[in-house]
Amino acid sequence: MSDNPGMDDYAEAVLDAVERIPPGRVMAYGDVAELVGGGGPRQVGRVMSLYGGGVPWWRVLRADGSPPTGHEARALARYRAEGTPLRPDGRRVDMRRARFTGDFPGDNPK
DNA sequence: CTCTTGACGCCGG
DNA sequence: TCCGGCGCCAAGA
Repeated sequence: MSDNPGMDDYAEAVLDAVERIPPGRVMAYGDVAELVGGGGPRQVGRVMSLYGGGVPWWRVLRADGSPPTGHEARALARYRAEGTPLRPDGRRVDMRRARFTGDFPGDNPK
């Protein structure tokens, strides 16, 4: 179904995790890497660049809140549309509030 | 097998 | 806050 030719288990795990990120929330590449328990931030980034087209890719970004390189404008448009908390500058996501650990939908951004 | 590249992360300066 | 450098890990040339 949602798997394309050439996609391995690792890629599927990453895409699955990304699909679970609720609207208005985000996860850093490193967060996804730890959640799937393999590779690292760069590997997650590779998967997103290759197969991210079928998932809410804008909800995965850098640890400092910066949108994916080369997709800043597209991502910001999404954040504004789904009410993702942005920093005063409006160029980065407020990770303190928007970061989703994947623990449970009952998130609690202290 | 070696070198370069990449939708990254973190620590200085 | 912005920039540069180093570390990390897998894929491609």
